[in-house]
Amino acid sequence: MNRYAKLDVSKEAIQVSDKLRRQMPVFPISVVMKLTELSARQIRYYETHELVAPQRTEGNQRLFSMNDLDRLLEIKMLLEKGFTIKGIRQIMLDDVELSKDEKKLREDIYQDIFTPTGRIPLNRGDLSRFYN
DNA sequence: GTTCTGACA
DNA sequence: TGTCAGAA
Repeated sequence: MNRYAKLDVSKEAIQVSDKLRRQMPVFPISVVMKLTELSARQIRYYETHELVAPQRTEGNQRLFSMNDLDRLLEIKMLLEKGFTIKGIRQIMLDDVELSKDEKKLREDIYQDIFTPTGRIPLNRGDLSRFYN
């Protein structure tokens, strides 16, 4: 019996709605700027380079989802670690079709890259195409 | 008032 | 990447 039993909804149902909610276009660029500490210029630049694809209102204004927000935060971190715009795009593009093993490997690499010391991993050579 | 695109003394 | 112009 899960904690949502009284609401007569399964965990699965909750997860589905979570997934949908994260895709919901709700944040205007001003909010995203505050939450990510990125300038409007940077955010638009990343969109131009296909790193994010926010929805648009009828008036052509950008509306970002929670997923877009996470993406921008991810982009910001990778950029600070020395990754290239092109490299980041590549990473996020094939991230959709990675096998479980590949995803596991990527997690390990990330683990390595984002250590407290910020040390560049020994296998950086394998990631050369993602750097400057 | 906020955001968009294009351009660069 | 900042910033300004002109339009929506």
